[in-house]
Amino acid sequence: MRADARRNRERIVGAALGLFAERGAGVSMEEIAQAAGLGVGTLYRHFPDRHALVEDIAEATLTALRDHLRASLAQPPWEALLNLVRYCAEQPLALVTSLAGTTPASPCRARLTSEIDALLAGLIERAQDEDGIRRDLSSEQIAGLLNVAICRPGARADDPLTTVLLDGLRVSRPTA
Amino acid sequence: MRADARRNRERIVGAALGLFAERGAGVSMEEIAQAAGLGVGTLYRHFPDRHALVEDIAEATLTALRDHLRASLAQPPWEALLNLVRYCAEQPLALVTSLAGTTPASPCRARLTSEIDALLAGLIERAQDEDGIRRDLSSEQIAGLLNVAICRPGARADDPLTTVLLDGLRVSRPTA
DNA sequence: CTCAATGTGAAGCGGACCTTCCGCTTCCAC
DNA sequence: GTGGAAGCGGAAGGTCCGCTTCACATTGAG
Repeated sequence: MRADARRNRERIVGAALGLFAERGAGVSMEEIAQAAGLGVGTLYRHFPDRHALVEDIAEATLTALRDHLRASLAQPPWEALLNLVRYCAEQPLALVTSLAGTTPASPCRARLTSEIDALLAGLIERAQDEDGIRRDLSSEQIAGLLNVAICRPGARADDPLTTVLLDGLRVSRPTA
Repeated sequence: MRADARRNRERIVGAALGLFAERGAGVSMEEIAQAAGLGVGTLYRHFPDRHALVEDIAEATLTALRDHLRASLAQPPWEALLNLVRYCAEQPLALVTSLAGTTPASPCRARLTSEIDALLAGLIERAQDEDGIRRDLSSEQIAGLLNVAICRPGARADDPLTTVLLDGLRVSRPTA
């Protein structure tokens, strides 16, 4: 593969990642190409169609997330959760949920997703047992709300919503 | 105005309200007509175009919200906030933010919005002074996150996100 | 009974987006 | 330096989808 081609492929992936994170799944191929400083034609030389681009990015992102989760199991669960939130806010990750409904999930993506779900559920339950996370919600519910909070376009680890949500997970006596 | 015409107009508004609340601003005119049990043509007899329909609904919704807010000023501020959240979850209200960016705001809508913003800011500040709402966030920030939490399509007053968020607003010692 | 008001939904229209295609440019092995 | 394969660009084509119109059928009120 020629050096410039490799460079351009990386630019495309980077631009797509950034735009998806910032503006959700509605970004057009033309916008991605433009953000990468390339023509649309180039984009299609590297990825046969939109679906291929999305799938490629989603798999890479999910794989990284799974590995991050696995690695963070060594920490105390609450630390691991905080870490996860920060990680998700830094990595342009919003796309993964935005994209969930956009294209049919490949087997690989489905497998990654269920692995991540399982790891996260385990982590949350440990946090409930060991770190005082509220127990009036199931791990699925908590995972779901973290998902909403984190995977907004433009979410940040220190924005008010995330902050308040994390604090709300640790209250000892929830409002009736 | 003929009786059936009035009835159909109400059906249209009701259907549009419900669909917007449930699925956001992307609902098509045809879906609205179908949900109202009418043809698209009828819809266009009552509203010259999509914008008119949206505007009409938005103004009615915002007016009701403003009046509700005004009325709730008599209560203790925390009660009023809880009340507001419940009100927003019951009323199909999600559309108002979904729609915010969709069509240029009419002067009337702009006025209503700023009235509501002012009322809400006042309420939040009172809750901070009198009811122990966390003071490390500005009233704009809190209003913003309430907005995100409440105006999701399908939001409910007792769903996990709303619950956790409200509890998170009352923590005495936020995480560093 | 009359007719104006109202309802209908298929068809027209427009715009946005994905994708293709082919002439031009760039890289790199020799 | 040079030939040619690989890569690039972006206008043009095709498709899809939602908004809007309109000619005709239906209905309600006097």
